[in-house]
Amino acid sequence: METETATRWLTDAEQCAWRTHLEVNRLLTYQLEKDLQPFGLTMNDYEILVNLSESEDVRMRMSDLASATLQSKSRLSHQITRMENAHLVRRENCDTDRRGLYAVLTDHGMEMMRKVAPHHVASVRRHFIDLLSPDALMELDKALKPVAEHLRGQRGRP
Amino acid sequence: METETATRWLTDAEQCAWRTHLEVNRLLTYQLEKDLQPFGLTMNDYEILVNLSESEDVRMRMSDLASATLQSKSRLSHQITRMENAHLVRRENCDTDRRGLYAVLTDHGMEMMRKVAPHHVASVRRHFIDLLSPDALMELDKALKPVAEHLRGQRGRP
DNA sequence: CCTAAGAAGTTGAATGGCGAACTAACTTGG
DNA sequence: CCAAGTTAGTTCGCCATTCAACTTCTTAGG
Repeated sequence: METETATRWLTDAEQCAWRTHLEVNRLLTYQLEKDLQPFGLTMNDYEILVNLSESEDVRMRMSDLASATLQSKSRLSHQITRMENAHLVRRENCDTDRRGLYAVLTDHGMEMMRKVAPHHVASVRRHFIDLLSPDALMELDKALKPVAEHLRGQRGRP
Repeated sequence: METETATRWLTDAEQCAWRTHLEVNRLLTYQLEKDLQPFGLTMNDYEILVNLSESEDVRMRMSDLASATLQSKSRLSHQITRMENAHLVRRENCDTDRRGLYAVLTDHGMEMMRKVAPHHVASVRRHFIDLLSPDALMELDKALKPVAEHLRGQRGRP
């Protein structure tokens, strides 16, 4: 009697799609990172800036920021320390919970954002968006949404 | 007179697709990594194992392996050292070029591969492949291929 | 109230990752 | 045949990430 089910290996088409997906991700990350480098920012930095600049009063609680960016508390703490040293953000106490802290976008951080965003957007267009037809892009989003959904459900702690 | 062109910001649809793509990548990487963890492997380790096991004589020159996995020579060197410590691969001198080295899959590495591959494939299916219709998968591959092409062309040294 | 459990963040040590400089070996043009 | 330039790979030093305490504060149960 069989105790284990036979492995369903990937078909050629599946294998091919999967490897393409992996490769695109890798190269795209690499390229975007590289395009930010002249400004002295990493993708992580940029993501923090985006999150803060889109928030009310350009501030977020550390915990919220951590879960928004899928980082551990510890990692975020170090990250914010680095960005604080670069004067992009500052920490500010929370009135309603004295354990809590806000990460707040500074004026310099805001200015950095304004300066960098156009370049970053151009980079995203050049290396990704503009290489797909609007239609393909919509299909891609539609196909990937359920995957995102599924994965969000899966994960324990980051 | 205008010296700078107006930024072409992303449309809502583009923004949405882009963020989905980013999110899927992040969560997917996280999840696959997590599913490999019980075996003491990272995705990087696994990728090396795959490359070696698919090669003639289960061996590859360090440089070839580096470019196959899109890593810098330095990074690969460290990576192989770690895997050597785990007895998954060993280094072997190259007869025809005394500067050169082969990374060679060990028996233990091969066995590890046999043990882990089914779980990894299952993980890829569960979190990605099986969540897309075969048709959507094909479309995705077709859409992403040119992006991969473009990015491969772009990059200087990894 | 007051204590115990839990949450918010930080810290520090250990590990991992990466670019730049380096060593050793091969190749080539004079 | 040898000096200059290339190529293969490693090492060094710095920064990022992780994990496990630790501190401070809040909250809920008795």
